[in-house]
Parts: sequence; C-alpha cells; structure tokens
Amino acid sequence: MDFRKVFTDYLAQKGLKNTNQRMIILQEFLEQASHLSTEELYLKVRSKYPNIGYATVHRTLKLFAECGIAAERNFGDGQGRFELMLGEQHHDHLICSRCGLIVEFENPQIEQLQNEVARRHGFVIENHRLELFGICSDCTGK
Amino acid sequence: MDFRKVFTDYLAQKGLKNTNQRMIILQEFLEQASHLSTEELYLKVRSKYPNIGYATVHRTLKLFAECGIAAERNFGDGQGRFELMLGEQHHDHLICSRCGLIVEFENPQIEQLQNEVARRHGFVIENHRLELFGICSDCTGK
DNA sequence: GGTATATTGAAAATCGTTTTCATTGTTGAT
DNA sequence: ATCAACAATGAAAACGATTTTCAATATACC
Repeated sequence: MDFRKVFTDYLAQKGLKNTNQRMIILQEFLEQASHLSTEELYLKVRSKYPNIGYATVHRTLKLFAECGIAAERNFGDGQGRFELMLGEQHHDHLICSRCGLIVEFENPQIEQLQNEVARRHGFVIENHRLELFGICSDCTGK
Repeated sequence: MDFRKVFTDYLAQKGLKNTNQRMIILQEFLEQASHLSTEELYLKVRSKYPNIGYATVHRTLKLFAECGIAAERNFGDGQGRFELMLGEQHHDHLICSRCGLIVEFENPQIEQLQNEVARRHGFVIENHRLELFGICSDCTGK
C-alpha cells in the first residue's frame, strides 16, 4: 500500500498543501511506525531536520489519523500514540508492563463475543479497545 | 462490604490521618460511585461542603485507588474516572458514544480467550482493559 | 494539654496538547 | 515566470487536567 499516495491524495482532495515538512514527517513515521508518541516522532524528526517544530509534527500526525493511514491510541501512560493502519483489519494490543514492548494481535472469536455482549445490552458497536497488560517472555526470564 | 472500614484501616496502617474531609468525600463517592471524574466528584462535594478543595478531592480519590476500594479508568475523553471496586470481580465497559451511558459487563469466555492469546505470545497477563464503544438502545431509537 | 507530624485549601507548577500569529511557502491563474 | 490568494510553519503562548508547593490548621499519640 502506498501511504504517500493516500496522503497526497487526501491533501489534494481537501485543498491542503503538499509541503516538505509533511513529506519528511511521513517518511520518518513510516520508517518506525510502531506506536510512536508525538514527542518521540518529534525527537526522531528533529535529529535529522532540526528546524521542524513540534507543532508541525503534531498537526501532521493528526492529518495521518484523519486520512486513515494512522490511528491514535492511548495506553494510559498519559501520552497519545499513533500507529500505522495497515489496511482495514482491526487489531488489539499486548503490552509488557516491564519493558514497554507492544505486540499486536487479532482474534475474531473475541470480536464475535464482544458483539454478542453488546447485542445483549442493546448496543450497536462502532468501535472497541482491548489491551492486555502483562509481562513478556523476555522479562519473565530475567 | 464496609468501605469505610477498609479505608480507615488503610489510613491507620499507613500512619495517615482520618479527617472529616476524607470521610465526607468517601461518603459522597459511595453515594454515586458510577465512574465519576475528579471534577464531577469535586462539584458534588462542593455543593454540600463549599470549603473542601479540588486538591483534597483529588488526593482522596488517589487514596481510594491505593487501598483498592476504587479503580481509575480512562475512557479517552481526557478525564480520569474512578469507580467503586465491588469485590474482586473484573468487569469491562460498554460506552455509548452519543449519551455517555456506561454499562458494566463481565464475560468469562472473553477473559479465557485473552489468556490464550497472551500465552501464545509468551505473555503472563496481569491486567486488561476492554471497552466497547457504540450506540445504546435509547439513542438508537431516537 | 502538648508536641510532632500529616492534612488542608489556594495558588502555582507541571505535563501533554492545542492554538495564536506573524512570516514563509505553495498553488493555481494569468 | 509572476502574481495574488491562502495554507503552512515554528516559536511562543494558551489550554485543560493533574500534581505540587506552602503556610496555616487539624489529628494522633504521649
């Protein structure tokens, strides 16, 4: 999937402008798209391009979310995080409380049970969030 | 379960002091313990006891969480919320995106599948968070 | 009661996020 | 290519929720 095209198409369609900063930030985001906070991406970008500001990184990440190439997550550490959306498939997260490792997983059975629960309570689900916190195998060993 | 006793025991054990404010805040919290934010509880308390400050409410809620009679939640609306922990049973949440209604549910089958997923990835689960966002039956009708 | 020490409330500090604003850059029309 | 319109930028300020500071007060224990 060509994320650059999705993004530039979105910009064009919205009458927004295709700037160097936006392309640089997308590039850096794609290089390591695993659940970066705004702060982390900003530091990564700034190390190579010192005059790109925090606000621009922040605004660009919001654009990524708007056009669907990224999703904003919150794992309860007080920082919003963005992750690349590879296609439509939903996935959830396993998070190591010790080292911070984040593993993605999918489980259709769980999703189905969720729908059942919702139906029983008269809800129509739009969205969900499932996070499992624990200790990963590396950290268990230590 | 006598939450007042759990709380005062915790205070005693920690060498903390049993104050009027703390008892008042616990009282108000118990009266309507359904997922209140600090702000909401503060307003509720202040309406009856105008000279209890926000900081005291906040600090007391943290104490509730520490001694296990409350748990802090975050439903992504930018406000931390506290809910009464009635015993050990874990439960998850259905949240109406339109009216904000919060319904609690439990589903052992989902929990079991979660454990399986975790095991497959070498994780030992300590904790989890599951939230289903959607539209409740009242709001669907309208 | 007296003393040590925790608590309080108001205000200030903090943290992550968002906005403002003057300047700069991009786009599309000419 | 030049121009005018307007979006984007970066620095700093504003923001909202949370947390801390600090002098005054209250509590617990002797």
